[in-house]
Amino acid sequence: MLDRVNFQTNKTGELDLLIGERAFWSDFRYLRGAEIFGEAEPAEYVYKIRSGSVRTFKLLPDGRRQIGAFHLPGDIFGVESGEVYRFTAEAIEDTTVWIAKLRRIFGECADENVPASKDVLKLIARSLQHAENHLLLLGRQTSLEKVAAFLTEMDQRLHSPAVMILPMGRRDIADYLGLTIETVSRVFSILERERILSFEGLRHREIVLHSRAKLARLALFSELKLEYRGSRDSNLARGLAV
Amino acid sequence: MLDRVNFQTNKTGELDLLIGERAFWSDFRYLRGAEIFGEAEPAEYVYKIRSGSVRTFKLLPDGRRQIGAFHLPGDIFGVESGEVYRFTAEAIEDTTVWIAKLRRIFGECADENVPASKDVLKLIARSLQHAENHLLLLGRQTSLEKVAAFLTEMDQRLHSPAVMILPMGRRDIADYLGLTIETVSRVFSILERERILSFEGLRHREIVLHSRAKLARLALFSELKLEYRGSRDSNLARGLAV
DNA sequence: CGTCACCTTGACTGTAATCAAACATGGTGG
DNA sequence: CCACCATGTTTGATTACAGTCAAGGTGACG
Repeated sequence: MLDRVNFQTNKTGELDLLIGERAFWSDFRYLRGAEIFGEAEPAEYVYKIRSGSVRTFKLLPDGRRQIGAFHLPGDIFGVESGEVYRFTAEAIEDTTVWIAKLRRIFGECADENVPASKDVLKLIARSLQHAENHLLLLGRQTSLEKVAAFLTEMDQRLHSPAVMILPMGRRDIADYLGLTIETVSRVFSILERERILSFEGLRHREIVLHSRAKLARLALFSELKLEYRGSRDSNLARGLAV
Repeated sequence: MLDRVNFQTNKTGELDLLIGERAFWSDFRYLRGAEIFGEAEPAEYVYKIRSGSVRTFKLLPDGRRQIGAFHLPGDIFGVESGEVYRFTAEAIEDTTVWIAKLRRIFGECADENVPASKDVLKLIARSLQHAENHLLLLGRQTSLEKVAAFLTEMDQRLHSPAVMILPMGRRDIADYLGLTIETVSRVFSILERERILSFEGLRHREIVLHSRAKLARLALFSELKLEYRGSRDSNLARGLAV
């Protein structure tokens, strides 16, 4: 699956500090679905996405999956403070990354490399903040709130484009939000019926948001109950009207 | 609520580095239920528990609560890389802490303080690991698996005592696991019926674990379904026999 | 044009939530 | 010392949100 394209050096500048020296970044390419690294493998490299997108996740023995984060162009992932990766990373679509060796932060010579550990701290602190917010979402929010939060997050990370193109499928969204694909699909349909979003073209991954304000309100707190039978939008409309 | 006991200096040794200088730690005491710091408040201090226990949590506007972590004697909490606390912290029971000013890690003079930022990194990395594991639990595990995982975690953190005394009530456990108190209580009852644990004395917070191995297996992966009506342990027994 | 992957929708089920009541515990003050 | 009350836990009955099972649609690609 892994398709190595070339080995030219790339000076990213902003990331040189992370590895403590003028870095030689290599260009790698992964095909859709390819594993970039596996959970519990030695954490040798850090990655920065040039194009494409990546999911990082954990698995239970029976295959249940929890996606911890999506990584988009410009994002750095695979930064660990320990010896091993704590997630598996896979390319969601064909993806190109810059890759570089990460010096062990807790190694004997770590003290020499102050700026590096500062950068690592920043990155890890950002991951922590994201994870902590996600705890609240997974533990205490409804399916509608979860999907609304997901759309709001993606909208912001993609810089609120006129048409948001989601790289990931319903399965990935479901595993990110702790739901099933059917529930995700139903919530999308409800949001479409309520004119909060619409689908552009025929692919259902291209989305136009019609009311970011409503969406953000739903993401944070909604009294909304999904209607599975009976009139389809009585409770829904009530919830959305908040 | 806050009850300041004294202001004597305490040299903890292991934590001096964290604040970058020989530290003057103050002793503070909080009564049961007292707020130690609030979410979004400026993060001025770090705390180390001398006795008692603390919960850190986030709230939704309607009061839904997600507890991110429990902190026990010896634990350090309140370490932030940013300007503000990202959780609220409350004393679960009457609690005594050591408190110290945390130098801003990302301040202008941060470079001078290499060991401190290394310590902060360690602490934050540990928090991140805990949070990431908790994502999988909240998003993809059943009520039984959640409670089993909670008991296993507490057992380990309390060093597997003969009788485990839980400082927190069912409400806290529920808000940690993304469940209700009733569901937590029902799962405890099932585990008692299955002779995996029993309650010591009359308080139902003192627990004896009879099979840590079974519990650990349940925590990671169980086919078990709760039986709410009908014969009480048919499916249960099947699940537990794995 | 047929197959495959992905998405949606419908019918029904089940796990955990909600609503409700009983019981235990522990502290307080009479 | 005990009655009383607030708090916390268990248990039962029922509900509901999301899951499961199943079918059908659509687009991509060979």
